Amino acid sequence: MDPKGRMSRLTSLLRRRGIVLPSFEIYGGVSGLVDYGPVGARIKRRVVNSWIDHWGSVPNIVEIDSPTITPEDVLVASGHVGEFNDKMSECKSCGGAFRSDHLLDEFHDNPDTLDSSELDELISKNGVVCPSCGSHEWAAASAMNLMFQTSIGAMGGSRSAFMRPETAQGMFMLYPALYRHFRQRLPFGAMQTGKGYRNEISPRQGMIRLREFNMAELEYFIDPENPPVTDLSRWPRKVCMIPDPEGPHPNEVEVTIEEAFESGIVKHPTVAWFLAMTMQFLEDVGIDPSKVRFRQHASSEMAHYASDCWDCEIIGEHGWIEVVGIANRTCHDLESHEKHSKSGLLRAWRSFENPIKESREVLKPVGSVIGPSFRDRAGEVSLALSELTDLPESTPFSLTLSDGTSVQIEEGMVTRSLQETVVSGEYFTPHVIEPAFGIDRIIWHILDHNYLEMEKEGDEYTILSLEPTLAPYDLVVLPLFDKDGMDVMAREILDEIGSISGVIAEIDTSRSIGRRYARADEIGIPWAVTVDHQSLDDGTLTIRRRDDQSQIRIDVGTLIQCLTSKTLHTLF
RNA sequence: GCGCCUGUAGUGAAGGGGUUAUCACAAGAGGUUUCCAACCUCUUGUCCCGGGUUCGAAUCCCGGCGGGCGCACCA
Repeated sequence: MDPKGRMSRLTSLLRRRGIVLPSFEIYGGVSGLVDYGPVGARIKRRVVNSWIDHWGSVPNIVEIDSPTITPEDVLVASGHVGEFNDKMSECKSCGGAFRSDHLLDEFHDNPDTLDSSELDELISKNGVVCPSCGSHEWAAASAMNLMFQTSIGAMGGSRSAFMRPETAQGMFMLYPALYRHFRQRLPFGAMQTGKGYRNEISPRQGMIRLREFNMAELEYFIDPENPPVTDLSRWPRKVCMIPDPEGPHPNEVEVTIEEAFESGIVKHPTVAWFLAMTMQFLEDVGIDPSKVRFRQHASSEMAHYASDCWDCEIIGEHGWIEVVGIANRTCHDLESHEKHSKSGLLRAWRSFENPIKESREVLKPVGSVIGPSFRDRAGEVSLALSELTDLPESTPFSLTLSDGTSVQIEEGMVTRSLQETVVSGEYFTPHVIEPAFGIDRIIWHILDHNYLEMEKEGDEYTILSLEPTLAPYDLVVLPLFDKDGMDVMAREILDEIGSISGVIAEIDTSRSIGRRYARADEIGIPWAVTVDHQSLDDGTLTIRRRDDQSQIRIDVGTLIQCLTSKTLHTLF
């Protein structure tokens, strides 16, 4: 078959079989929005479940679920309102559009802090030329808002809000509850799957750049002075890594994650652990590991919140595509939310190994004397006394208050004593390591890598070789003929299978048996169970394996047992 | 957003200012057949949307929407 048309054949299949289709098609469709049909939605649910199970197997990681509508304040604090409102300048001559701040990089230290009129002024003053046609006729800078804006409340006085551009803020909002849940002990993680929204300028490439998309994010809160270290030798596979070309390890390498960490390519032990866990997840859902690489962001490419970032990229019909971003967000979010919200709950407590004992001499105010003597300034005086570092040898002495004025402290106003304090720890803002998965992009690559075009007896033949745990149906029941009792028996078996928890089966009765196998193979059903004449006599069934069309014969009881214990594959 | 190309059943395509728009595959009903897209009969279903030109538009023109590629954008 023509390899060039592979992508369009795959896309046709996805539409035809109800896997992924354009949304709102009878109204002309909307670019950047897609539907998962009856088959695709099953696959998607199972991919998401696999993701939740993968990270949920780590004991200190929990799942949460937050609103997609997010008040403006939250996204101001997170930096999204600022970062997502880039100004664009359009060239009047050729129509090219460019980020206004990028045009001014040479002329201003911090061009992204400027407003529209300042940008326009600087652009014309410096005679900035259009990078594509060389003209310097610019239209006025205008904002492009990459977030969908809405408001909370139907009437006047409503609050400005946005559809969330990432799920991560939900985890930060819940930090106090998480900290309590985990009994004030780091590290811990919270994960969430759900929709995110970005009003892309030009969505392209099918399900790769969507305006509404499925994300799966995990925020792992750690003590930066005591980051968790994992035994990386559990992941012996070599992976392709492309470190920052401007960094100390500029060359692409094939190494294990453990080697990458030990050689300093990956600096942070927790980031290294997430790279390994991410790789394992992708393999588990049927991504071809030889088509995966990790690429480190150059500092210029980094998101506003990150200090280090590795993209996990997968190659497929669309080329190398970022499907996971693993970022060290440090304390950026929690600190910024603390500042904006004035909440005191966004910290963690770190006990010192050896509590710091301090004893120092202090002058304690005698309230009954200080009060009447200084009246409304008595509080100030007490404060100034507590802040004294060099205690005067004797009274009376002159004490400087915070407002700069001095008062005279007389004998009897203070008592000298030894104060003992024990500092057993300190509050700090946890750091956050975040893996952020683009579920739709991963599903695309699962479909891409498992879409097999082959030849069968001279004809073209297609198999979606999905991992059995991700298949839209676990098996299909096929009566060889839809009559003579085979139809009844097939439906009885389907009923029985339907009562097994977590197993989804369907029945297909129309047309020839070969055609029905082909239909099942095409949407990735791993097993076909055929009821034939012999089944009626002795209760045995044919089990056919999708990937090699091999068959065995077992009785109904064995089938039910194997489905219940998920051991059907062991019979082959 | 700009430029080039493009839009016909579920899918892939042909055609095209004039009677009822064509084909293959798919799908539904029935028949036949003892396990890999067989065959026979019947059936369902299509010109992206809006405006213009015209006696007549699915066809030509303009706009919108969608798709592909390039430019730009993409935490």
